[in-house]
Amino acid sequence: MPELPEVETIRRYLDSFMSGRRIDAVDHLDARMVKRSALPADAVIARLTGLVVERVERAGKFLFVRFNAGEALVLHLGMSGRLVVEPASAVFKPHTHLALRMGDQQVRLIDPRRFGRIAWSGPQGEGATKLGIDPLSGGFTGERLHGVMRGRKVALKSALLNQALIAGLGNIYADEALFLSRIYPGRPAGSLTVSEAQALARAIRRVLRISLDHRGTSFSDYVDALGHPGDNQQYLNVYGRTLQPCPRCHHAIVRVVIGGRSSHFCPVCQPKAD
DNA sequence: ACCACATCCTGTTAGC
DNA sequence: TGCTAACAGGATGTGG
Repeated sequence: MPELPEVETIRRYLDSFMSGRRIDAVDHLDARMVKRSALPADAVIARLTGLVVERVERAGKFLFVRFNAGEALVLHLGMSGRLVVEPASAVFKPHTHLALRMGDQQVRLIDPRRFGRIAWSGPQGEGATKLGIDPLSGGFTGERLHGVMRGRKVALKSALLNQALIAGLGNIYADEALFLSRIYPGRPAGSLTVSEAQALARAIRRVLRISLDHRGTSFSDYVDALGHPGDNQQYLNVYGRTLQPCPRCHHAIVRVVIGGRSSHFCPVCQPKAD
């Protein structure tokens, strides 16, 4: 499932491929993927055709294909979305919902579960979602994280997944960061001390940076814009490792459901109370 | 403002 | 072996 490192890996390639190039045609756009958009599907097609891409940006897990005048095509990969560059002559893979023709290539969005999203964002950011701080930005400090969590009764794990608080973490990296900082995921978010928040902020930056260095984590769906899987899955400590030994103490990794999402942790290294 | 819960969706896997 | 049911989860809408 694409989280910040996966989306950023795709962004880097798409930015180099699309910047300064024209969208010659919108060869396909499935209106079912257009959600919370400043323009309806037909108008998105009309507006996109012939535009020259300025650059491709990322905010949290969202991609913005930006044009002049501040307008942008908003893309989100949801759970199972892929964004790939393929020859325009190649047969569509199943569940292809968008095809932007640029020369003899197409930028294609493929998303079996259709949890992803295509939207138009106007000059004032209409159609964009309000997001919290980006954890790879300079402003993401332990003090800032502590301030964001203060007063919250919800489980820390759930708060880490709330994109309005921190933008970019998903289930994998939330579990990994909590493991590295040795914090129990079910703790109320507001119970975080300043020193714990500093350790957690460091761990979040670390897991995201390491994954980015490995071009993301691939379980089943994720591939980069050239169709290659990431390599980071072999570096995960707890996610998807239920009943396997903790890399630090060898106790069995536990899986519980927190806020409706599976959470993996070591009950020895991440105790409920100290 | 905050939080719990349901909803969307289909490929994969577990269970009978 | 073949069918059915459970499961995976990011963002959002609703209702408390």
